[in-house]
This record gives sequence, structure tokens and C-alpha cells, in this order.
Amino acid sequence: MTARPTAYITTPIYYVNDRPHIGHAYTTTLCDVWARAMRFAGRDVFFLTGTDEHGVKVEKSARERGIDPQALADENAAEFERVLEVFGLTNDDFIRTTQSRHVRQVQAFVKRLLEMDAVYLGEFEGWYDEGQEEYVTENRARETDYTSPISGRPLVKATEKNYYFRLSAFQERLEAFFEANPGFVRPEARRNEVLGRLRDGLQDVPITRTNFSWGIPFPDDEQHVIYVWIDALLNYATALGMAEDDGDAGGRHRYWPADLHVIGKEILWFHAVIWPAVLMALDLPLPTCVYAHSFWISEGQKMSKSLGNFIDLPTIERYMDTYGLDAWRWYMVVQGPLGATDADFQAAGFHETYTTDLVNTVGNCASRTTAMIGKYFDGVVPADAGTVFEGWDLPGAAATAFERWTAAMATFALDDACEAAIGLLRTVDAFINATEPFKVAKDESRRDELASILARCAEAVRIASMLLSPILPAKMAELRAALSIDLDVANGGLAEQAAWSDRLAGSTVTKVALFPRIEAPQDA
RNA sequence: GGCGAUGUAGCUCAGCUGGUUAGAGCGAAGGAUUCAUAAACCUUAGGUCGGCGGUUCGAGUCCGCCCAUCGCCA
Repeated sequence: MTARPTAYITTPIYYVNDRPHIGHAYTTTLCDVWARAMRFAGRDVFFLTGTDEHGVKVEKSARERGIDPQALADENAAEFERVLEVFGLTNDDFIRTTQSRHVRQVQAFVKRLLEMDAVYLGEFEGWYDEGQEEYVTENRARETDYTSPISGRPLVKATEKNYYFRLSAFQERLEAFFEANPGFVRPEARRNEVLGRLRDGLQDVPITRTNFSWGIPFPDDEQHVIYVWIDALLNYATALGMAEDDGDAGGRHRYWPADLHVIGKEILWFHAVIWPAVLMALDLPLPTCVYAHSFWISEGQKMSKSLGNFIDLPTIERYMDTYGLDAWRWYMVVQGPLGATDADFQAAGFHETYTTDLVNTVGNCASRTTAMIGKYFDGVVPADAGTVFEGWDLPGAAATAFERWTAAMATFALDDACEAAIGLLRTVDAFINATEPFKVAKDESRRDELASILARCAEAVRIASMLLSPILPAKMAELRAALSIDLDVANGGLAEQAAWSDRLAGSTVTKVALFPRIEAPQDA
């Protein structure tokens, strides 16, 4: 028995000091679509998400509420886990940076970095704002005349010993790596940003702090706490047990390295440069791709606390109540900021996308096809009588859609994959309009022709439903039920399922209305 | 302030190495039709391709400057 090819996809770990909002839901949804698609395509998938729980902000928030930081982390991590459930997301693990499996492995990794001389104890001198408990850069300090921009009090010259990661030592290897792997950072615009900054030269980065204690202690020097990036980035490795000293007892090493780290653009630098450098230092294989999407804005404006226009969890749940979970997924994937520019979340746009794509195209095409089979063939799919329709090749269209879908999924062009699938249904619609089965049905002598039309429509709809299943899992399950297909789309078989066949002939079909028409929202 | 990107029909965007009447989807208007969720179908919409200048026989498509928006960095 040969091992199936693996696929390892990750979201960033979400900071527990935040409340879940559309940004988190979006990233995780994208990963979920891809994970489902890869499972269906037969790959051995590991889909990871989790929470980042250390750091000064969590420590501070907890202190303000008079509770233990761990208690705060537990509370908010539970909220993030609830999101996964509400959205029906299919992650294989949920890692938390306060879990002992993570803590001990981070320490092991850091020890290794020390041994390799990739981490060293260095001294930092800078302008310190005592009120804010933070350093300001020389430039910023000069701008404010060496006083605190907040309190106005003079800044003090302070020195601090910290452990540094020798990032500068990896300049050439990183440049060579980027050269050899043009697809490492995507989309292209983001790659260019990284390359530009790389050209400016790399500086070593501190990886420990001493001004707070809520974090993983530095091995053998516990007054230092490992700073966010090393702690957080390593989750991708610790979740697979890459630094456990039990070998591969968890059986997850086969997933390493990640095929895809999906992130938001704000953390690109860490993933695109620091992360591969750390892995080079650890002598671990590098991930295939870091995909940095952009942000959602809301009704034309940046989301902010002061504007109160955050698309938060309750807002999202309202949309899901009205339009359904699958409709939410569709909007995220089709209208979202997969590219280099931000996308605008609009109530009117949501409604329009729902109506145009799901009601008028997917739902309607399934409806008219199943309705005609019900009306003209008593609900039993006829066998294709082989009639030739000049200029129409549905099997060919299905094969093309499948190829395009496959290529799109391979490059995380999820919107394009959706387009490929729905395009096949548009072809079915056009085929019906051109061949006019509803007229053919009036002539008993054209029975074969009618059977050929509807058999082909049903088969194309079936194949489209396969391609749509990772994006619209619940609705496509409904459609499969209406076509009397019993199928597990989560465990391989895509290529076989997406191939043109006559398997529907003789099966019973019921008319479906997958996406109910919904009245446009009043406001806006 | 440095580097980079973008600016094309009401909206969202295509337009590769410059070449006849600048495209698609959605929206809007009109028409025709009924298998279907008042859906699908047909036709239409006349946008100085951000502005100015330049290169060229010829420029959304190249160059310069300017304006606007955005991103990364400082």
C-alpha cells in the first residue's frame, strides 16, 4: 500500500487578547475550503489552527480583570474554538502556545538554536519611555525631542540584555532561496515587498524580553522570556511534534513541511523571512508557500473600534442565520481579499452575490434540471441516447472545468476554482436554452433527443456539485441526496467522481430548491 | 521622508511583449419565452482608458512630471 501524498495547511495562531472577527473567520474558512478540496482529491491532509496566548498584552488584560493570565487565555481560546464549531471548520488539531507540548518543544528548539550559534546574548541600547515601558527608535525619539509622546517626560537612555536571533547571517541564503522559489511568497505583490525589504539588508532580531513574565522561559536563563515571534511561529512545528524527544511517536512528521501557511498581510515579514531563516538554522525543510491575503474593510471604511463597524461574531452569525453557512463561505471565497488589495464587505454586495451566484445560477440550474426529469421521466434519470447536438460538448466542458478547478486549487486560487465550477453550470443553462428540452418534450417522436439532453444535464450538474462541495459542503450534500448519490466527499475519489459517466441513469431524482430567494435588506 | 503598487463603463475588474470600431460580470432599460427559485435567454447601455507633456507612422499599452488612493518601510 503506497502512502498518499500529504498536504499540510495552517492558519496563523490567533492572539487571545482579541475577540474573533471576520479576519479570523476568513483566514480559517479559506484554509478549510482548501483542506476539504485536498482531502477529496485524495491527499492525506493536516489542517492546523490554534491560539497564541503569551505576551505582555494578555498579561496586562488579565491583571486589569484581576485574574490569572492562563484563565484569560482559557476563556478566549474557548471562544476561538467555538468559532470553529459554529462554522463547521474541519481543522485536525488546535494548538495553544500554553500547552506543555508546545512549551517544551519551543525550549528544545531554542536550545538547539543556541548550540548552533544562531542565537546569542546581546546588548541593546536605546531610548526608553518609562511610562509606556517601551523603547522608541532613534528617529522617533528625535522627532519628539527626546521626550515621551504620551507623558511628555524625558526619555532615558537604557540598556537591556536580550537574546538575539542571528537573522543577518541568513541574508545570502534567503536571497538564494527566494530566487530559486518564486512561488514561496504569494501573491506576487507581496513577494515584491519582501524582496525590496530584503535588499535593504537584514538585522539580528531580539527573541527575548525581560519586561514581562507571561511567556515561555528561556532555557537556563529564566529571567528572559521568549518573545512572541519565536514562540508563535514554532507552533507550526511543535504541533507535529518536530522537537519531541520521542521520535515521531505522534506519527505526524510526515506532514512536514507545510504546503501552505495562510496568513494576513500584517505578519508577512515574520513568515516570509524570519520563519525560513529559523528553519534554516534548525536545518529543517522549508515550507512551500506563504500566502498572505489582504484585509476586509466594512462598507467602504477601515474597521475600527471607534467606528464600531467591526464585522464581529454576532454580525457574522446574523448573516449565517439569514443566508446560511454555505452562502457565507461562498461570499468569503468569491468576494474576499485573496489578492493584494483589500476587499469591501457590503451588505448589499453580500445579497447580490448570494442571489446572482447561488440562487439564480447554482440553485436554479439544479432546480430546472431536476424538475424536467421529474416531469418528463417520472423522476428517473434516462440513459443518454447518444444524440449529437452540434456545437455542444458537455463532457468536454466538464473535463475542462475539472482541469481548471484542479489547477486553481493547486495555487490556492480559490476564487478561480469557484468560477470553474459555477461556469460548468452556466454551460448547462446555455445548453438547455439552446436545445429547448421543454419543447422537445411535446413531440413523442423526439424522446431519444429529450433523454440525451436531460441525461447530460444531470451528469454535468452532478460533476459541478463535486467541484463545489469543498465550498458549499452542506448544500452540495443536499444536492447529492436529491440525485440519490451516496458519497463521502471527504475521503478521496475526486478524480473518479468528476469523470463523465452514465452512473446516474436509472437513479431517482427529486426536484430541489437549494437556495431560497431572500428579500433584499432594507437598510443600506 | 524612502521603496513599491494602483487609478479603464454606475459597481467589481480583464486588457501579454504598443497597431483596425477599448472588453467581461453585476446593476439598469427594453424585448421575447416558460423547464426552472418573476429565474434562464436576446438587445441596449456610447467610458476624453486620473491629468499634462513626450517618444513613435501609431499608446490604456513605453518615458517624464503632476494629482489621488493604497501598501511596505522609516
